[in-house]
Amino acid sequence: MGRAPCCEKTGLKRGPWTQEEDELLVDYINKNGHGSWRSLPKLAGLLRCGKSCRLRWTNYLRPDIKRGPFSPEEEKLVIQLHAILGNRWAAIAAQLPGRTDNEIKNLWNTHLRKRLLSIGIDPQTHEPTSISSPLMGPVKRPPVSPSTRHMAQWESARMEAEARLSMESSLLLAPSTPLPPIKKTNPDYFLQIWHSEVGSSFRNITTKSEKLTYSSPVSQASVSGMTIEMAPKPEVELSSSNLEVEPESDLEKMKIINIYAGFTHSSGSSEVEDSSDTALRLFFDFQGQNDMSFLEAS
DNA sequence: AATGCCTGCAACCGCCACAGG
DNA sequence: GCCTGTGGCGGTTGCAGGCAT
Repeated sequence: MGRAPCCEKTGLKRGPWTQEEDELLVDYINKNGHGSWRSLPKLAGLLRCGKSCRLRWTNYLRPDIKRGPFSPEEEKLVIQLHAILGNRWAAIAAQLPGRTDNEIKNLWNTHLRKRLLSIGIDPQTHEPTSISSPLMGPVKRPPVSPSTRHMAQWESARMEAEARLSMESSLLLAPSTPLPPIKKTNPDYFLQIWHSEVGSSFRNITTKSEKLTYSSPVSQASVSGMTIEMAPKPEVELSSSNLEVEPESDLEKMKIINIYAGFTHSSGSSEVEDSSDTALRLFFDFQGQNDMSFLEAS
């Protein structure tokens, strides 16, 4: 019994690729494109299975692959994205140009996971393994489903970015009022992700898996003459026992989500600071350990 | 110098989703 | 709606090189 092999394995080479094989594959794809991976090996003169060719190309031979060690910024981004997306390596890789899902998966399993563990952070939940209460001592957090937690982190950052855009928009619309110094922010990173394929897939997943108990209308923000339509919010499941008061504002909703997700920080500040930084801290909820200095530790 | 252990990474495996017939 | 083929994804494995003893 058993599943039929993905391709005829008899007579096919396995294991590490030789330089000659690499050259054959690259030459063929450069001239003809990969077309059907199944038929490619025969056409390219390779004794490999199509799947193996595809893997070799996507993980190693593709011209746009960035080789070499990950920078600290890339590592931080991987951790933050992992907090949002979980083990969806392909989605994470999509946000790191030139990096492959396999590379990121290896980085996580060999470096980042261990570093998080070494500082007492659960690499799966991105939460401390235990929290301490002045009255009760160390207390285990109530379990929170990964999808809810990731969704909540997404939502927190998105709301904050949205609030910042609204604030900037209102300031731009009222030029007579003295403008407080606003930090110049690059295009908001998390809004970019939110509106990217990653955000889209994430919204789809949460929409499929979570029941709706609240939603807010599509909102718009106008910045520098550019109208940005905010995507509908992902749907959130909050049981009636957890949610007794209908949230009035996005801020209140955010607080509720954070409480529901087991967050302890106060994210409801009315001050609009650099939302990217704030969002990073929200994503990287380390219970007061917001610096990423551990990344420098080997 | 020899041996064993550890680590990092390339490659493989099995499952899933999707498109086309 | 079902079946089949294909591509893509995430988990796991195996090997080579580095390091410690």
